[in-house]
Amino acid sequence: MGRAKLEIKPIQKSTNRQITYSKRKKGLIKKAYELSTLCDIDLALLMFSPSDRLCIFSSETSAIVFPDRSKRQGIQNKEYLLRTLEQLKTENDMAFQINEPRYEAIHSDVKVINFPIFTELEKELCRLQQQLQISEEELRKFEPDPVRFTSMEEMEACENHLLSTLTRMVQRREHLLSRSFEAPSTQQSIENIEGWEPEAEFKQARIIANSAYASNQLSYDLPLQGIISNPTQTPK
Amino acid sequence: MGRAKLEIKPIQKSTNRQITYSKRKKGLIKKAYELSTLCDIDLALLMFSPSDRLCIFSSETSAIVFPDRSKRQGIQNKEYLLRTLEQLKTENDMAFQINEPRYEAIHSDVKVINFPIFTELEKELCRLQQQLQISEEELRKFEPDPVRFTSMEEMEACENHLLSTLTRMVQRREHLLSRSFEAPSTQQSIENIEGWEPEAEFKQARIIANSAYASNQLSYDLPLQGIISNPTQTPK
DNA sequence: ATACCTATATATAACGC
DNA sequence: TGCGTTATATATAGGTA
Repeated sequence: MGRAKLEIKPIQKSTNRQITYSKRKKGLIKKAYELSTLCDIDLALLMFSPSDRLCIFSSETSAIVFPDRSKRQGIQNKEYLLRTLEQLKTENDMAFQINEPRYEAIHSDVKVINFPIFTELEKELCRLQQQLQISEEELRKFEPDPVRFTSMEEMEACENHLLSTLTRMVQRREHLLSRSFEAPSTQQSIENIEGWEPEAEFKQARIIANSAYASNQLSYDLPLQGIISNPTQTPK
Repeated sequence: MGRAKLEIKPIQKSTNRQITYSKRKKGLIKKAYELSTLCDIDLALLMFSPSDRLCIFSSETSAIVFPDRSKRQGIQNKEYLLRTLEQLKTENDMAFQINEPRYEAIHSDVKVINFPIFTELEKELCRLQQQLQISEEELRKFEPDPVRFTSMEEMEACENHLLSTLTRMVQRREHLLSRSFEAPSTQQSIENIEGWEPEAEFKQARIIANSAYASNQLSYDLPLQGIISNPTQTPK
């Protein structure tokens, strides 16, 4: 479709190939979207651009595994893949026996398995794990698990920590009390007491954490050169 | 395209839906084939038919889907996935330290694409979030966030909490010191000292506190359901 | 379901910016 | 890369077999 009929074979000129990719990718995703909507089905479309950028469309969900073209020669890898596949097969067979026999295609069609790119979810998982660890460590400073204690110094440090916090608390309260006496309202909320600065930084952190969930896109591109790198950057 | 323009929304009549699926599937696969050929790229297309049959097109070796709709939830690969993620994380960190985070350097042979909505990961995320909140709440008992404070009573409770913990700590240490003098070994590990009883009472208190928080959890809930739902998909 | 038909809706190749 | 334009090629809705 176009001014001229195009033969279906690899386009030699790389610029043309890139242009065709962009245009047809768009069309293909649109069609995929339409089909999945019209027929209310799960559908996933994955491709690597000529510049090896991954593009995903998914109507729903799920994890998908896909082979990496440039890396299919490694024997070591093949063995790994086969092992993984075997594992998956087993797991799938279990599901197969329990449920209805609909997933034969999974067995017969699949030959290579592939590996994950870090999605937002994964990043968030890591972030949470780290934060949890930090938080628990912090907690341990106050209330150490006796079993984990290894030295008297640690114990003393903990005591000091508790003591200094306690001191700070008392000072804080006294500060508040003196303010309260100046302003007569007994039911006055603490936030409104003068000289009491809400720690904005804390709130900010929470907002950032939550915004990580906001993304829920129909389709998206991911750069392959690194999980760490910015997804919106252009490939070289 | 056809005699009449069709609105892109789920087709109600199941026979029509099935017919449309067949026709459009064919077209979609053709387009997928053309794109992958013209641009010489790896591409995979996966879908479940209205009758839940899996259909795969792949320009290369193939791909795998872990189904996610309610009917297909037999596969138990959480462990596998988490392990894999851990592995990838490690490798990625290494690659990052050594050199630029090029994808090839990260994992030897495989790419895994992991859809953001993957159920098991999501559950894990949810669990972590809860745990983090619990932990932070616990932490606040020792060192409260001023903004959240609403009453003087809470402050006093916090002080008492700190004080009692401190007292317990000091007693504990003195207990240990006296034991140490009786037993001459200076390098003796604390865990092995006789008469060292983990204070069950205290742990119990913590559990109670946490469960109380957990039942209050709803108001603090993070918008996790945003991850699950697809905004373009009409709810059934 | 599958094949063919036909009128119409869409996709897109080649071009310019 | 991205965005229009336009002439043409394809896809497909709604039929029928």
